[in-house]
Amino acid sequence: MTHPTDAGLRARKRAATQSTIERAALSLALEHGYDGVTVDAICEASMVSQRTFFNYFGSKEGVILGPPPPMPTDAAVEAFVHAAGHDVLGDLVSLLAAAIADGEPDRDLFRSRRVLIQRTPELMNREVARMTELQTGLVAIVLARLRASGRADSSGLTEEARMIVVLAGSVMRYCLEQYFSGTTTGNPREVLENALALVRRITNGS
Amino acid sequence: MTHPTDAGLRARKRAATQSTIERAALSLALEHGYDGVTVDAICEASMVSQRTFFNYFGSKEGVILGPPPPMPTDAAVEAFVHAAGHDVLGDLVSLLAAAIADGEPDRDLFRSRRVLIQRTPELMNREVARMTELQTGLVAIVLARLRASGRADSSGLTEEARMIVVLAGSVMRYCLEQYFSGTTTGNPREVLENALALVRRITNGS
DNA sequence: CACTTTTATGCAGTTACTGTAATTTTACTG
DNA sequence: CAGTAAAATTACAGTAACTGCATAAAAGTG
Repeated sequence: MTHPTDAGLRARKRAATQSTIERAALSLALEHGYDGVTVDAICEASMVSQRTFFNYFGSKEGVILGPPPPMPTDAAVEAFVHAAGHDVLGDLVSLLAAAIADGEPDRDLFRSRRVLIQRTPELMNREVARMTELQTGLVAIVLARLRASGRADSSGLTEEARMIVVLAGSVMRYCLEQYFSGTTTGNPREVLENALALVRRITNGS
Repeated sequence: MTHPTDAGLRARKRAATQSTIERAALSLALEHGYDGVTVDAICEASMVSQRTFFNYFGSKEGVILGPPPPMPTDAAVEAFVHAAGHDVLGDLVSLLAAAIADGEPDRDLFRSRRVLIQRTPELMNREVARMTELQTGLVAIVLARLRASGRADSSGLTEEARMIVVLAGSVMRYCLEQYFSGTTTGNPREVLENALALVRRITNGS
């Protein structure tokens, strides 16, 4: 590594074309709507072959949605599993939020995606589906936490873990909508706190 | 109308071909997997043109998933809005469950769909997406209920309604999984009750 | 400068799905 | 029962996303 900014011409070129395609796609989609843009149009605008497009992003929605939500880091998971408190749900939501926050660094791209997902039900659904796909892995983690906190390993513990994960998904989904719709001015952390408080209020008040 | 069992040759034939296509599709999908079956194959097996297939079901997943979850009846909605208790979440879940229960009468088809949805993540996602599409309408209903029960129409009431709907979605999703996976022997109503109790336990215990 | 590995492209093919116009089938009417 | 309107079915042509494969052009390496 000669200089921090480059890691070889190859990598730089790669990043450049990726970025070009991404920007072209988002810009076109913002103008004509997601369904109003063809992959061919994106390719023409970014001057690559269709095959190259699919080599980079795999699918049309892939270029709009961006990289999938990453699994939390091992360290974060470890911390979660051995945390002291009883607020498993809250901790899980925090865990997920942290993982997502370490994603897209680019402000502009992020905002474009946000707008597009918000106005395209199809994309919103896929985004939700992506989160759902993490569930299987999360259940195991939550289960570990429950066991670590001394809960008896009786029947029903798995169900509880599953429900916690599903609930966390709800909270995330709620926050996503809230955040995407731009109704709130709060920063992400506030939105999250409010959401959790709301859940408690609703379920306790019966 | 000459006889209660028929409503004209036209309608009977229609029902017949629809059923033929449906059975062919499910049978083929069970054997080769959802992705392993082409629309052409279904058409050949049920002896209709591809165009007819799409006239009937609109899409490949349409024939597997069956009719979408119906909105609750106006009467049921009315009852929900003016119900006395404070358990809005519980009542909402019951409302949705009732609407779903009045769906598919055919046992065999229902079971086939269940198996296929369970073993095909793609289909599971679409099924969840379908539920999500009801949300917009449900928020209005829940909001009406909150107002009817004397809640001040301050800012935040819409957010509360949204969260209640999202939570209900979670509970339904949890139950769906629980029910589809066949882990439980309980009837749907029991599954539902357990799920609600679980939610309360989790969110109260913090 | 050879030589290997990556990256980009062309091209042909598959699959889901749509619009349209023609053709067949059912229902109705005098 | 002939004649006709309405509905169902079909063929056909086309679009759009996506894949596999073979080949060409860079880029990295000794």
